[in-house]
Amino acid sequence: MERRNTLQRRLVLDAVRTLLHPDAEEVYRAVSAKKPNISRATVYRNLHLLAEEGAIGEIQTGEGADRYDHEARRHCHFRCRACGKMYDAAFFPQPFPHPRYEDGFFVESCNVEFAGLCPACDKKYQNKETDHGQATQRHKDGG
Amino acid sequence: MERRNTLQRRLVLDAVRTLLHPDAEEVYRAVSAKKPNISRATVYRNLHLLAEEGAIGEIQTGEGADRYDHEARRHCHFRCRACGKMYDAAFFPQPFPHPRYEDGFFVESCNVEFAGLCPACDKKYQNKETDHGQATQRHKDGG
DNA sequence: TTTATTATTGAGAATTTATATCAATTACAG
DNA sequence: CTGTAATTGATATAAATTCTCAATAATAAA
Repeated sequence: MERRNTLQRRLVLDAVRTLLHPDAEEVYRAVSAKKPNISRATVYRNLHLLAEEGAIGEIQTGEGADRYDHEARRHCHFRCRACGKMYDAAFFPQPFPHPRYEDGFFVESCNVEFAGLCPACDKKYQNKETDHGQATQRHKDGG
Repeated sequence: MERRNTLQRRLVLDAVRTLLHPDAEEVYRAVSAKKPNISRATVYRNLHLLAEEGAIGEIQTGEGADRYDHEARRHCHFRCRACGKMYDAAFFPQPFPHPRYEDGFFVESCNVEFAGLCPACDKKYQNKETDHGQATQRHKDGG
């Protein structure tokens, strides 16, 4: 199963490197602009392949679609529930390196996702309401 | 919108307390045994309601369906990729209490999910292969 | 540079998980 | 009992992803 260097694969990789924590759909749109008839299945397939070989990172999100990261090394993320954007959570370190045994569990990966309001959205809410109001907007507009 | 004490709600709560980190489908099956014509929508609705009022915990998983926890207090989890079971990750503490500000981010929640092989599955693999072999089985058989 | 091999693709069907709709039902206050 | 509105069941719908498979194309081999 030797890997082949296809245009589609290169375009997907480019998109992940260009966009900020995009999901598959955003990658699809970006790649479609350069190769109009690419299939969604091809985008999904290549995202998985690239993640598998360590070229990109795969971020499992608690809500909505998985996202992809130009940085393959594991790190923690923050998802804003208002604008939907995903940020690197620099304020918290990755728990510990893996693979590694902990209490008999063979830990192969660790996913840490914080959620709440990003600084920009938090500021907006502070102006409008006393407490942190409820707003659930999917990330269709966010980057 | 005062809450009413329905049989369906009680059965859903019972199921979450009886089963170990079940997903909605497992709750549905358990409740169906006692009330055959319950709707899946009712199960989903009540799981959300119960989680919202803090009676149970909701666990966002990186793979597959969300799971529910008789323990409402936030804690970290471990998902075995071989048998699909979900365990409490006692070896790692919940990052920090929330809500709380970190670097300007208003952190409302934190989800930590470890994944790998549970002690039982790890032992199986050690017998069969030198390294930790690849096996991806969905949790249809696991509890 | 042709040919053979097989990884990869595109299109769309299918699956999984979850939510929305809405008339019928039912818990509970009065 | 009766009225009200929370809740339900059935089903449609949605979102995200995977599967299927014949056609295509990247690479090795001749």
